[in-house]
Amino acid sequence: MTVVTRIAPSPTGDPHVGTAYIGLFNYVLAKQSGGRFLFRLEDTDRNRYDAASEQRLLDMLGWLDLQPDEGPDIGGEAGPYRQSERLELYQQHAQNLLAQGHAYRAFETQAELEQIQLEQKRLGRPLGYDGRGRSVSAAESDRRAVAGEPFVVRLRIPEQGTTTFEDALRGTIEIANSEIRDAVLLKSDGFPTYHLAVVIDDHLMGVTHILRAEEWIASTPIHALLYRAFGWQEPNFVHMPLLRNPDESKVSKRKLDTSVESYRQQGIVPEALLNYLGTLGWSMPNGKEFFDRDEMIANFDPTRISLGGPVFDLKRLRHYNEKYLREILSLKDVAGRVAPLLEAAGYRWADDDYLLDVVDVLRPRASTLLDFIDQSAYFFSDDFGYSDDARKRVAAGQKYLEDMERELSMLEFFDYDSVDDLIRDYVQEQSIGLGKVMMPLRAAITGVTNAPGVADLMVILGKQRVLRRIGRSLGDITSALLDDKPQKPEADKSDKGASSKAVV
RNA sequence: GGCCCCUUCGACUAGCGGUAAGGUCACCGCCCUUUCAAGGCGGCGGCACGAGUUCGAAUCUCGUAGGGGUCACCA
Repeated sequence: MTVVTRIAPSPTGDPHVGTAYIGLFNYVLAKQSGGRFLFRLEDTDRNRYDAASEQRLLDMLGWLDLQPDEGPDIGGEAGPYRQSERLELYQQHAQNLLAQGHAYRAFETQAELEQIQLEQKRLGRPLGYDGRGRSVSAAESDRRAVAGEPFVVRLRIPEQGTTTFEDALRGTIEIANSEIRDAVLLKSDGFPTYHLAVVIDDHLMGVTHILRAEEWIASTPIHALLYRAFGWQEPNFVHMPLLRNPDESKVSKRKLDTSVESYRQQGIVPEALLNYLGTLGWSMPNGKEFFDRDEMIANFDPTRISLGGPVFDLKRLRHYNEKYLREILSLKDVAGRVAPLLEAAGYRWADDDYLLDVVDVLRPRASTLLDFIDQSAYFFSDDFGYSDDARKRVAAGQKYLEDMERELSMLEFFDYDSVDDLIRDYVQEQSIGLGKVMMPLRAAITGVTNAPGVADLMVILGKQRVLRRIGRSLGDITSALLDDKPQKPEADKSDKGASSKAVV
């Protein structure tokens, strides 16, 4: 049997991490056995419909490299893949259900339904539609429908007994029919509800495994009943645990950043996000914590899914991102991703090797791609400000800076060892600590006190620039100019740094 | 509230009747060190509770508690 899975998001708002999460597992489940992964757009709610959303969802899947095999943009045998383009299909099937008595028309208006609910609340009775529409005779129902009275089509849930279905991870789940409401199948605007559309589409599209979030368990009996009413074979239901906010409630925009686009903008790399999602509720048999999509496919075993709802932990995501930036992705790869962001920030550089050097030295200190931008101004421009600390360091090391300027200018080979040796020899003969010289130098050539190793910095920046900057800082000190320009850019800088750090 | 699902360190998890309950993040120390990082080493910290079953339970059963989901013409 070919495994066919699908991701079926609604086009509303920002592409959600939950969608990415479920998408990953569906993708992996299908690919594990050489099956197909479909994309279907569940756009049956005209009120919440957002035209831009479809493309954003597709972009998200593309970014994560979870390309569907069929979908609205690429087509496929079972199309169309937008539910809004399949209306007739749903109506026909609803008609069949009506004809066979599995469903009935209900003519209550929105206001009447609210009235019923109020009544139920007042009496302390269970909430929900009470099935009163069942008592309308077939003849009368037809007459009113023909007369143009608005109605919905509801599923006739058996009054007695229970409905059971198999959950691949939990076993048999049984729910008393008395607990299930006569769900609306077709809305009064002629659009299907999720329940009707999902069953028809999954069947017609040959979906074999419905892997979705746990929140759907409660309505699965409705779907099971529909499969039976249609006489169709039921698919395998796999309900994934629900992603949680830090307070353990179901992930929500209010309590957590749930937008994949947001993480992307913050400089999270897709490999890291995907890897992280793959560790939520699942683990590799060999305990490996860093793995890519294909390794996950090769090792995927649905029975290893754990059912406790995992908290979406930003710190952990950040850790994964750091690991990818520092170790898993190649230097060249990272540089390639950083480059466009640097360009967008207005930075230019002479050749690729320079970029590589910069990224190499910044990698251990970067958590996100944005950190490279925030921490690299002095590599790309002489026009950087000095932090208060840096200013103090320069002032305190004035004498050493003057000596360094002179000695460095006489250095023939400006490579790491030469520079490093020079400084070490100098502190030796001066009988002072390394920091006495290193700190002022760092401050002078970067404007900050937290930066990579001084010798590394100097070699990357090059002799000319280093000398120029040392000279400038000394000049600024003596002419007390150092206080003028720094204020503004420095404030901006620390702001940016703080906010980007706070988000992830 | 009814129904359903779930329950190993603060978080993510390994475990599948006999383990000193392992790893990772976070946190805290120490080392390295020119700053900040990175890296190395170490520490803190857990089987929700109660009954069973068993020679033996984190592992099986039942109950309790706690958490979550769901009760829409939203998905």
